[in-house]
Formats: sequence, structure tokens, C-alpha cells
Amino acid sequence: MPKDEIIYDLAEFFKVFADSTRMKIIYALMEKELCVCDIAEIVGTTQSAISHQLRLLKQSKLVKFRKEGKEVFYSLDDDHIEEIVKKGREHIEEL
Amino acid sequence: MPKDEIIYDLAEFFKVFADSTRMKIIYALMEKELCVCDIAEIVGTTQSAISHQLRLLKQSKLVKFRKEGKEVFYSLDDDHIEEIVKKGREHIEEL
DNA sequence: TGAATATATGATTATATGTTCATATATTCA
DNA sequence: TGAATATATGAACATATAATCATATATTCA
Repeated sequence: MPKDEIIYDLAEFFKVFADSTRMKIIYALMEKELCVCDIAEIVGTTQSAISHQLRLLKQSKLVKFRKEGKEVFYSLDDDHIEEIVKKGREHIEEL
Repeated sequence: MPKDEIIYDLAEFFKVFADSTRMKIIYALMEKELCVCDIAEIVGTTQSAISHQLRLLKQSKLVKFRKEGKEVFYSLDDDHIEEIVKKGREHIEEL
């Protein structure tokens, strides 16, 4: 059994995947880098909701971003993300 | 972008990993099959709390169980679970 | 059968979480 | 500079969730 801190961090990490809005954001970013308003458009919700969720995704290092003029472009931060989502999908599709 | 139903199911699936009590249960079961009271002992919480959480783990097909007399033995249901936890841990330990 | 033990479950409560709304903070460009 | 656009953020509210407590449901065994 890992130390409590590891357990806690892991649970926090998986929390990020545990919401349908964030899952949609992740899928959108699997395609390509996107700005906030494009993500909002694709996900089908408000800019504000997306911005709040992107903050969580940033905090957990799931996404990185770069600014370009008025826009901020987000992209997935590493390959674990896609692999984890893929494994999750394998699980649910086996049922 | 997958269908909403897939997105929703995925988020539900990852919710199971998004709690420290459940994460401890998962780690305990990685070692070996255990009965409820042993899990409670290892995790360090009440039988009731464990039983409630095991119900969620059952619903999401993360654990299976067999009855033996008064006891119910739980074990992890498939290999995705360990792989997903391992990937999560790689992510948080890279930070 | 009745006591003891293991587990499950329902209700309650406290906390966490996601969205919304209003607004603040850049940045561009006329 | 001022209007327009893109993004971020804080407060408030509604909902979801986890733990606790009490109790129900097996199961064993004397």
C-alpha cells in the first residue's frame, strides 16, 4: 500500500477524468490544439464553464497552453492521458 | 468525439478511481483477494464505509466477489484496473 | 432455536463539485 | 484612446457524494 500522500494524489488525478465536460475537452484536444472558444463550441457549453474546467486540467498538468494574441491555445500535456482514456474505454466496452 | 453515452460512461468509470478510500481498496486487492473486514482493517475505516464503496466498485465491474460462509471475498475484476492505476502513478510521479 | 459474526443497506448530514451570472483582465485594431 | 473580442475569475446555488449510525439480512454453531 503506497503512502497516503500518493493515494490522495492519485485520487485527485483521476478526479479530472471523472466528469463528462472534462472528458469531452480531453477528446476534443486529442484531435488538435484548440482555443477556449473552439472548445466551448465543440463541447457545447459556455466559455465560462470551459474556462473553469481548463483551470483544473492545468492544475493537474493534463493540459498545457500557449497564448497567441487574444487567444489561448490548449493541448494535452503528455501521452499518459490518451493511454488512460483508451484503457478506460476498453473496460467499459467489454461489459 | 464519441457519443455522449460513451463520454458519460467513461466519466462514471473514472469516478470510481477518484476517491482515496476506493483507491486504497484497489491497492489492497492488488495484493490478494480479501474479505470485507480485512479490507476495512487494511484501509483503516469502518465495515460500513467499505461495504458502501464496494457496492460502487461492483457496479462498475471493477471487483468481483465470492461468498464463503459468512464472509464475502472480493478481488479485482480485470487487468485494466492495475494498468490504469499504474499509468496514473507514472503521471503523478513525473511532476 | 438463539446467540454471535459478517456483510449490506437506508437515512441523515456535512462537504465537495459544476454551472451560471456578473465582471475583471488582457489584447487588438480602428 | 476606446470599442470589440477572448479569456479568467469570484460568488452563489443546486446537486452529488462519502461517512456515520442504526438496523436488516444471512450464516454458523452451540
